[in-house]
This record gives sequence, C-alpha cells and structure tokens, in this order.
Amino acid sequence: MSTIQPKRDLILDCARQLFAREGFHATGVDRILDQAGVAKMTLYNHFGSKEQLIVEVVDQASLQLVGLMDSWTNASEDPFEQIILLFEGLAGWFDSPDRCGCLIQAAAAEFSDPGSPVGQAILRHQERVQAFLTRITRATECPDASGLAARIGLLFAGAMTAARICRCREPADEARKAAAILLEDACRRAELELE
Amino acid sequence: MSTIQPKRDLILDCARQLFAREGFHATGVDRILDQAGVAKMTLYNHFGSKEQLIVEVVDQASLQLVGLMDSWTNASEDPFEQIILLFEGLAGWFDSPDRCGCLIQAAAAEFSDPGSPVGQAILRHQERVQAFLTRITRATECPDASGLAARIGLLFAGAMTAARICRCREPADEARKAAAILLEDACRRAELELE
DNA sequence: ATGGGAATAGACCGATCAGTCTATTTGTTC
DNA sequence: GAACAAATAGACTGATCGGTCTATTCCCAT
Repeated sequence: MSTIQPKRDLILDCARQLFAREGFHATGVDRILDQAGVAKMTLYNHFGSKEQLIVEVVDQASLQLVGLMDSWTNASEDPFEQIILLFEGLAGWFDSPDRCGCLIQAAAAEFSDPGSPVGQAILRHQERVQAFLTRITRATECPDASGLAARIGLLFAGAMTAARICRCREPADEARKAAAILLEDACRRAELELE
Repeated sequence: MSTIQPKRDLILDCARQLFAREGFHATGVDRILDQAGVAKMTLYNHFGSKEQLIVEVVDQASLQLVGLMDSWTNASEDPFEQIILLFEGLAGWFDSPDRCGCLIQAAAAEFSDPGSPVGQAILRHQERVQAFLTRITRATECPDASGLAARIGLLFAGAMTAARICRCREPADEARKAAAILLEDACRRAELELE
C-alpha cells in the first residue's frame, strides 16, 4: 500500500472535498470512507465523531486559507499593494475549476450555533482573518486601521459569497476595485490629517 | 379551528423558520410537521417533495427581502441617500433577535449545484437583487452604474455573511460607511467627467 | 341531509444515518 | 520470531430520513 500520507490526513482531505462539494450534513460518514478507502474504525479512532472531524476540517481549511492570503501578499512590502495582491490572489483562487466557494462560510451557514464546537472553529477563523487584515491596514498608517480592515473584510467575504453563486472571478475583481477606492480614500484622509 | 391563514402558508412559514435556524438538510420533514401541527399528507399534497418546499421557501424569502430593501429605500428620492438607507435598513434587520442571517445565502451554501431547482431559485434571487441595485445606481447618473451596483452588492452580501457569524449590526454599519465612500468616489468621478 | 374536497392520524416502506463491536490481518520494531 | 499497535472487513444497533398509503373525520356548499 503506497500511502505516502498517514491515514489521518487522507481522511481529512477526502472529507474536506466532499464537505465542500455536497455540504456537511448531506455528506454521510460512509461516503467519506468510500472516498478515502478506509475502514470505519480508522476514522472513529482518529476523530471520535463526525462533528470532531468537521471541526478539524474547518480548522485546517482556515489555516490553509490564511496561509494562502499570506503567500499572496508576500510579493510586496507596501501594505497598499498587499491589499490589491490579496484580491488578485482571491480572483486566481476562484479560477480553480473544482472550487465551490469558501468551506468556512458553508460551515457557518450549516452550524449557526456559535457555542457549538464547529461554531467555535468558525469564530477562530474569523479572528484569524481579521487579525491578518488589521496587521496590514495598520502598516498603512492610515487612521482607523481596524475600521479599514473591517471594510476590506466585508469585501473579501462578499466576494467569496458571490463567487459561490456565479462561479467566476468577477466578484473578486470587482472587490479589488472597491478595495482600491477604499484605500485611496483612507490614504487621502491620512494626508489631510498631516497638513 | 381558527386557521386564519391557509395551511399552505402555515407550512411555508414554519419551514422557513426551521430552515433558517437549523439548516435545510438538518431539518427533517417531521420537524416541520410537528411545528406546523399538520399532517404529513397535507404537506405532500401542497408541495410534492421536500425539495419543492425548499424552492418555494427560498423564493418567498427572496421576494420578502427584496420587498424589504424596497421599503427601506422608499423613504428618499435621492439615489445616494437610498443606498445609505439600504444599509441602515439592513442594520436594523440584523437587530431582530431571532435572525440567523440570510436564508438564501444558507441555501447557496447547502445546494451548490446551480442546475438544481434550488440553485435556480438562488440565481433568480441574485438577479433580483442586482436588478434592484442597478436601478438605484443608474439613477445616480454616475459612470459605470453596473460596476457600482456590483460593488454595493458585494458589501451587502459581505455584511450578511459577517452578521451570521457575529450576530450584530456592526457589519451593516461598517458596510454603510464603505458604501458611502464608494458613492463619494463615484460622485467625484462623475463631476470630474463633467468638467 | 348529503356529497365531496381537504385534512387528519398513523402505520408502513426501504434507505440511510452516526456510531459500536468483534475478530482478523497487516506492518513495524525489538 | 515475538510482540504490539494500526488498520482491516463487515455485521449490527436504534434512530431518522423522505415519501407512500389507507381509512377516517371534518367542514362547507348544494
């Protein structure tokens, strides 16, 4: 058997794909087992329950997405450019043919209780993203960096939501334009303040 | 029996509430029947299948939301003000305690196939919203009205997505600020073009 | 009063759900 | 080769799923 990756990661990967394509509740444990070619007890020994598997899938997807955002923005030192790069990266991400939008948004839609383990994982993701965005907007030295980060985050989330429906990169491109306008505005206000 | 509204609307209403709170796949038909106090055959005589019920719930929610958007913006004749009113209305909408975000976004997350009946209903909604927004942005007589509408739509969707997670009106307030900046920018470009 | 359409309760269907259990095999490491 | 942990197949549980069917009851209009 040529399992390069341990079974645990294999299950995590197959589960992520199926959850993204079919949804969390609509994907039965047996479907994941078939896809991964793995016995039932292997899954339950590793994760304990379907809910815990979902939590780990969401956490992994969150770290992966934030990692992507980081790699997209690494190409520049200028925080203004970084935000543009962020939306360009997002647009490129949507070009992947098998992509069905953001897994974490899907999880938020299916698990609305913020107190549940899955809800907690979603909140962790939200905090990660906002922390990432705030780190960039603070570097712009514009006033109201956190407000700017919140607005950029709204565009980011909106682009993901729209891309799930229209399945194209246009929302991300439009979000990039909107972000550029918001940045220009914040920049202009900063200059006014200096005078 | 004091059924003021016909059973059909009662079922539709209970289903909408349960779908919004628990999700579509997670809500069994029997739960809807219990909540509505209605026999199983009554539901199946009216809707034929759970999927068709979902389609009608989504369509009803779409018409209701667009109707709300219309009523929020009716308070002014000025298209710039109308967009601000739109996000103020949205913020007020999120103040409702039992609200768990946008039912149509949840549907989009659970039914990713755009060819399915539910997917079609979601596309119809998306077209309704964009048509509504474009009608307003065209009245601003700014250049690139459809682009502006798309950007406003992204903020609108982003605010809904964020509100589902944080369960507060802040995202809508922040989206309103962002929309105001986008409008100001579009307005400024229009004036520059006139000179 | 009576006929008919709408709604009722509830049994029933096969399929699938998440999760458990056991007995066996596999691969690795002393 | 012995020991041991990991993974295997597959039977099994009770619950729930969406959906069907029947027989009965209710209410309203003629």
